[in-house]
Amino acid sequence: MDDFLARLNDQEQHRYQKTQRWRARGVNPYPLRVSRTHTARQTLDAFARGEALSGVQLAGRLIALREMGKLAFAHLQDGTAKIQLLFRKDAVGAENYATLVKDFDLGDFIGVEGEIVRTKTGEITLQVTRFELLAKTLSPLPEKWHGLKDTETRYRQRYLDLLSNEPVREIFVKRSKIITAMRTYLDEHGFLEVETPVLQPLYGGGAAEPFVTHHNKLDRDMYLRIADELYLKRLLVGGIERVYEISKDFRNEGIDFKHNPEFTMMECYQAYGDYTTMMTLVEELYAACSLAANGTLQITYQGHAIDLTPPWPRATMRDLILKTSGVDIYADADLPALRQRLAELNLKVEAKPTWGKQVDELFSVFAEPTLIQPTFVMDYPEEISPFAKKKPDTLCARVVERFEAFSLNMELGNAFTELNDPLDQYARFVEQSKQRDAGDKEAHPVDLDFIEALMHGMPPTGGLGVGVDRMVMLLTDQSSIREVILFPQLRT
RNA sequence: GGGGCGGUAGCUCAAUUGGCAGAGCAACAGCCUUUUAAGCUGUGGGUUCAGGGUUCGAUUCCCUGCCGCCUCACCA
Repeated sequence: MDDFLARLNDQEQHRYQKTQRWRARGVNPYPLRVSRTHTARQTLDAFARGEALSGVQLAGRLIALREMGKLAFAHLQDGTAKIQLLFRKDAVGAENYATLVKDFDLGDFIGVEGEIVRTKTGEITLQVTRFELLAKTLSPLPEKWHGLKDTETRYRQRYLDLLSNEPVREIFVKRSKIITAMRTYLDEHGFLEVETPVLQPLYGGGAAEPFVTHHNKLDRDMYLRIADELYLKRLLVGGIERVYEISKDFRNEGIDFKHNPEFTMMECYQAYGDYTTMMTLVEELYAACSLAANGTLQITYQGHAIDLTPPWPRATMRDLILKTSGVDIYADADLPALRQRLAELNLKVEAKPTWGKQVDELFSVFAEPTLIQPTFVMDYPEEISPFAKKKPDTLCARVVERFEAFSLNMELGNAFTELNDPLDQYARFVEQSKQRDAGDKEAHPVDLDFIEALMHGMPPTGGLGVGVDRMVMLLTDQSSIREVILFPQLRT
């Protein structure tokens, strides 16, 4: 207790002394219950509509206090709005008025009762007849005018950020609306929401390094999931035809403005669909979420006007690479030929170990930056898509039915015509494990349990993954993922 | 991991060539019956991120470390 008090700075000491004065008067500075009849928003709206209100009881934080002798103006902020309060010494009594001035601080929770009036300047104001302390605040809140700007404090003490920066609060309100809209859309289209294991004996479903943990009683290592894919597909084997999960995935990789070690992913699978089904779904999903958050499909992202109205343009990866770099990946459909072509065209591209990765690199460097409006990029190399079916046409044997949607260098979604041939899937796993042996830490491990599931039959299926944090970034015009995650990972 | 910028009062920020560490808000003691970044008078408040070095003297210059932001690389 003494060491707690010793850590308080001078302002906190003053507030503590006030707390003790409340106690000395027999008042609990942290009372158990509150009586509240209206929110600030309800009060303002009702008065504006001309409804007569009396005996209004509000509860919230005292965020400003302007005292002038025998009267004081204040502002109370609750979760809905802020409203001005007027305290008159003659209305509340001299003794009570003195406690307001002496023993309340900015940030304290206060309960007030009174009549709604309009002041000289026209502001709707609660003229207080009675008030009480609801919770004493020991630490001062950030300064009202400049607010809280220090990025580190904003993230580490997000509650202060939410209190003093209204736009921050709005981002997280929008985030909630977006996720609700996503659920509503999927629910209304017959998808069943499920929960699959976060703690897994074998991770999979994506290219990433996992977090490893340990189960003591079982005495074995476990992994935090990097994707939901393989468990959701087991549910398709089990006869659930439309299924989705919105959940945290974990990837043990670098942290930057678009990567957080834990992030929110939506994955959904639709039996008897394919990747074109998923294209329709993803563009409709973005439209529904944008309407819910912004009321429009015309949004601005980092100064660019983006139109989310379906349908979005579609193009093959081959055509986009051809148009932007001059390389036809179907004509040079193996690594030596592709490398030779790059050399002939004098294209400066980092060398990659496989044709598929080289193609992906070409796409990232030349094509992806040109995609401003949301665009479906179709037909990816098989080597970087171990869960997608090969395309049936003979134009190029090395591509699969997969798309990613891009806008402004952001991936909006990733979908496949899902591979359901257990032998082919096994061969892909074996190929991945070779890349693993060759040093690729993100290559996929062989999952025999999943193969066994496929052996029991999975229907033809379209599957989609959407990074929810990235979607929220796009729909709230934020350039950093940390601005859309309440408590982003920082060094500790 | 490389490069750049930054860390000063509760908050937002200053500090000349290396020369007593400051302002506004907040706090404290007062005045004030229509304010709203209220106003006025007065007062207190600092491990200048941490540690080391150079110097008569370091917020300032040098080294190491911690933390944050930007950027490149890695990575989807």
